[in-house]
Amino acid sequence: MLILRQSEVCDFRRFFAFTQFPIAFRCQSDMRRVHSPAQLPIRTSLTTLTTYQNRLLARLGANDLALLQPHLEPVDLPVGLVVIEPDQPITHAVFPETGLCSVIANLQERNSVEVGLFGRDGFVGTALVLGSTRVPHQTFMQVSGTGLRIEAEALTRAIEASPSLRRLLLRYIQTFLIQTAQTALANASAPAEERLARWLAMYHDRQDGDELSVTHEFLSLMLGVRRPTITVALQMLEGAGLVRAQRGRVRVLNRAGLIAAAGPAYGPAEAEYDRLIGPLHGHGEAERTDHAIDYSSAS
Amino acid sequence: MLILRQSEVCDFRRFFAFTQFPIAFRCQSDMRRVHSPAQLPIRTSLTTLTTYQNRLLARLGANDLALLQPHLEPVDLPVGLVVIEPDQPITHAVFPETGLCSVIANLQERNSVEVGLFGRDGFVGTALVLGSTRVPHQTFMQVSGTGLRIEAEALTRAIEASPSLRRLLLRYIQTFLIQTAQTALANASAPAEERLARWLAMYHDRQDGDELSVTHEFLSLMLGVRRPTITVALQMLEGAGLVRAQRGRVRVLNRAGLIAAAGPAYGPAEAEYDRLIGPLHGHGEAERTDHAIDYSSAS
DNA sequence: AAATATTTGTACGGTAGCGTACAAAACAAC
DNA sequence: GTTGTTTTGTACGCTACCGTACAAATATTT
Repeated sequence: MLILRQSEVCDFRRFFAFTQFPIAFRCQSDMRRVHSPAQLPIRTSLTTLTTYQNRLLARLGANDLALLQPHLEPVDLPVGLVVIEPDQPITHAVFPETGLCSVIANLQERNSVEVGLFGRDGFVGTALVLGSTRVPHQTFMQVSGTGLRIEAEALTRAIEASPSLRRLLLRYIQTFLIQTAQTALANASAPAEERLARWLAMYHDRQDGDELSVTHEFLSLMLGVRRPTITVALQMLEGAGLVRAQRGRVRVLNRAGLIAAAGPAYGPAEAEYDRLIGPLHGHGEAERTDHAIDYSSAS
Repeated sequence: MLILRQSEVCDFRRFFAFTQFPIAFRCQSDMRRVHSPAQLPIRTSLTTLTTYQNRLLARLGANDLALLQPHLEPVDLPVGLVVIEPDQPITHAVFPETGLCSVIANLQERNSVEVGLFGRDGFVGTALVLGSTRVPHQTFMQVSGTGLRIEAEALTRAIEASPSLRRLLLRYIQTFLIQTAQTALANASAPAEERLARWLAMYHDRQDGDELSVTHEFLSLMLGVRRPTITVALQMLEGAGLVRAQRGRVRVLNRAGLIAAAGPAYGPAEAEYDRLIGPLHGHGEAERTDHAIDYSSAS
């Protein structure tokens, strides 16, 4: 099992170097860390509906589940794992159960910026559904967790076979596209404080509890700003009573206020997720897709 | 036929007000302006392959063409036409033959920013393919042109019926997603001059000739910067011999230099388009998709 | 040609965020 | 505990861009 020193976990300057070595996936047998048995998927017979924490898998009806389940393998997703290397063939899609994923653009120079963020609400490998097998961006684990992976070919076969599964994944891609567009908007016109508030709210949506584990250094990398800019912006949010910042940790005190502070860039993507997939924040249960055969696209 | 006064065409502050009135589409019979007979699609029997200027339609094989062609109606796309109103039901998809389209985020306040740009390389209504019928963003004609529209339902039926058509449109969406991500990146870290160069290069890709019709005012709206910032940035590019700026017009003199000035945010999306669809810039002919049944996704 | 409308160039003070640097605080390892 | 590492707070001068304003240049309309 990989033991990370404090520096290796937290210093994301070194981290980007650290993640260079060519791991696509470390298998569960290799290094699964069982945080709690309840967090691991329980394999059951195909007639029983397994409940996944991943929102997309949770929405699958019996038929789609039967299609996917034989190919799903539980995997551990340690922090810093590069799930997709830029411009490299995508061998697997991954549905996170816990943890957080970031999509990063422009790794060559120092100006890396996050263009997308997801966790149990989405999946890694949208390009596979869109008919490509690589992307110019990097996807890595920002918060460690667990998930289920499926081979690229098995996934593409499944989406060809099941229109309802395909439509579910495409609807997710629609929300992700909107999220990216809202990020472009925020990056263009929102001041650092608003962008920080937006990021914290998005993180909060995808995580249980109010305690977010992030350093200023990390936030500065995600938002593409200077580290002291984060320090100051965070102090503003703390002064307004929206969050409580401690070393390596941000506690959300006033979620509604945080969302208000995030400005208009927060909201549209999240509303679209609620509409097209189900509740993003919290533990609301969404109905499953193909109990009744669902040929109508959500509108 | 609608005659626009100079002010109505060019002043995009007024323009945004001007486009408020609820036109979804002005029909061709109503106001088609035939710029040149060659630009209009020629209706032929289904056994003959019509050649479209729209890159996606041009790639359709005989079967897919037969599926779509009965539903395609030529439409005129005057400058300023709001093709998709934010959060309103999308009734038609449109495949532009000429002209340029912009996707704009955040209209409520003054901070509108362009998050996507396309012309004959793409189509309006990606949300339809992704299983939604509205988007929180506005799509409008930035440069007038002509195109072909199809009813939303006819399109969704066609993509359910033809995997090769569906995969073609999804591959385009993949390139558009990357374009949006690159825009997010550019907005975060690139200075105004780089972003301007990128925008001009993207415009140039989608237009015949080197003469681009834009005002500083318009560019400032698209890039989300102040108008004098554009003036200065354009002077820099002109000083470097990359473009020649005249009132309401920018002539590209050195395309390679312009792309170099655009920095790393230009390139990935365009390379992906070339790889997944066909040549973006220039008049290269791409092979048609479903001549042979194409079940393999491009990789 | 004259009048009007539009577009572009330039200027000014103000500010948000930059790159850099360094010290203080919080934590981990020994 | 003590030591070393990591994270955070703060400072400094600097630059890009902001909001605003106005004059010059170039179209369009009459």
